[in-house]
Amino acid sequence: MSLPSGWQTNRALYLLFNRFADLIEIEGGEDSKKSSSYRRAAIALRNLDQPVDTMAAEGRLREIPGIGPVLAAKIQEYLQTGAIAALQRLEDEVPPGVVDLLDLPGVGARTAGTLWHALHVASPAELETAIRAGRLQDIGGFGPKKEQALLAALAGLSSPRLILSEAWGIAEALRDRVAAVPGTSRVEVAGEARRGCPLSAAVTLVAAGAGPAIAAALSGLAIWARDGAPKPVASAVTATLEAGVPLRIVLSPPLAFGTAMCLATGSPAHLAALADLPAAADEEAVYGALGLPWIAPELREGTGEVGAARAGTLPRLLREGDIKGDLHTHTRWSDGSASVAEMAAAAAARGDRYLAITDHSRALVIAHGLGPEEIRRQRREIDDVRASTGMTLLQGCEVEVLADGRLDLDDESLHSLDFVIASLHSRFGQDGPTITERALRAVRHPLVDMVGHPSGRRLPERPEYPIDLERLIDAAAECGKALEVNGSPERCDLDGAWARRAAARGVAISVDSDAHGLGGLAFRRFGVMTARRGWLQPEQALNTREPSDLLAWLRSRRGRLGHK
DNA sequence: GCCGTTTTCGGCCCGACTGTTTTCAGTCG
Repeated sequence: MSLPSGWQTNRALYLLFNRFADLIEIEGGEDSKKSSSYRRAAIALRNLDQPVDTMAAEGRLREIPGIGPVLAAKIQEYLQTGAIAALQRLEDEVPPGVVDLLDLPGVGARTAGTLWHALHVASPAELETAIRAGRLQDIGGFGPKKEQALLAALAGLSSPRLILSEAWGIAEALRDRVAAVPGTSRVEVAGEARRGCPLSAAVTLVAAGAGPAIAAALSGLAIWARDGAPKPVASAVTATLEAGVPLRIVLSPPLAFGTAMCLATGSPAHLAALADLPAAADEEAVYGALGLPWIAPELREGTGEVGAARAGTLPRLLREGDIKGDLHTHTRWSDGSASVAEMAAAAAARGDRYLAITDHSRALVIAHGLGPEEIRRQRREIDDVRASTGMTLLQGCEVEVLADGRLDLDDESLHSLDFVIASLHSRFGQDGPTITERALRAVRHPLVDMVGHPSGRRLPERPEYPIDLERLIDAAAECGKALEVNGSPERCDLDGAWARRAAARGVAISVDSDAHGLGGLAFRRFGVMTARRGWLQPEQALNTREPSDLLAWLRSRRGRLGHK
């Protein structure tokens, strides 16, 4: 279940280069295009399909688009020293609280820089003080509406939380470190990440056998906040991660490891529904002593799982191995980083039986969306790859739902496709009834097969748009359309609770990666966790079906030609 | 800072929206 090796480094450099860009823009005075170079490079590193360490060792860093001599040298410096001196200098010049201002919706690097330079505002708290003192009126660009918006954003500023991929990335890296500490007999990831929660307010592990010595073993890592390095406390080691998120490693006797895992995994509502936990070395024994079968972590939310366990009616949950193919992926035709052939080969290497290529349509200009002519040309390429590889390759499209609910492609183009996803990527400011009608019009379109990431949230900050999902689910059920559980960790959308309602209404659920590169195919893991939080069983998913059954489903619905 | 050439430097994913302007800057996707 661990991520590809090197993934950690790619991810770290992605974060570091984005940080670089933020700090450059906040400082100001530099060529404004410089920060874009860092951001472009960051995205290229994130989308990289191989470990950057390997490429560096082979002297191939310059092959990465957007990496020139300067950034290649900075990558080398990071790999050799674990830090980048130029970034460190910027960090020393810009107070950390100024960077925190970027978490406020409507505040970008320019605004944060202005507030800092002109008003010496160096934290969200100081911003609130400055607004209330009327000091924002001393400088241009801030009227009453902006002030109100900022105060509202400050009030809603939540404690820092990690998205699922970050939580697992950090937790697994720490788990491997702790496992190497002498005396450690077992160490596992617990907490919200283990339950598959889309956001983690803390990272939690349980270790058996090891002592407080693990604090020293971890202190050298470059992931701690200032004053956040690991320190032993009573029967645990605690620390604060760079993002401000607390880490807790519970130290457990081996004979009570299962009990400690149970307690450290939660949720509070789940634990409250159980009697006092007996001490046992593994979780099966803990639940067994309570007269219950083991309950999967994703179900432990206090939403009926203990009753179901007692009644013997726990579902046989979806597993990653049940998925037969991915129905939502992007390629270089729009905003992906790999070719059709590369994506097909990677999917086949994962053991997938089919793959839908679903690039964006042209209204999503920023993603280089496809129009009718490009779709015809892409069809030929997909046909060629299918013929040469034997992979069941579908040509789909993630079609923009326009502001009024019309689709961004003509019916002829839609009809030529094997699979049509309708998604909303614009005009999130519409009110609830408007955006709901818009989505309903799309799901009812006879040539639409599925609505992608139906709630539209972007984690960790952007909430879902004000759509009435109950009505969307009803419409999908009536029309026989699928809804998506998008596994991209910034989405996890539908979330577990809504996926459970949709599946209960008989709506087929497609658990997809929304991959924009080869590495992104692994996001299915998070989609499966999210679907499991929705109690999803294999037969309730669309893409657990055999290729022939999937093609039959597609054909039966609107007489498409289909492909082998 | 990168890139692609026009081999030495100019251009750099596009467009809508918002609040602030009085002609635009910043944010967001």
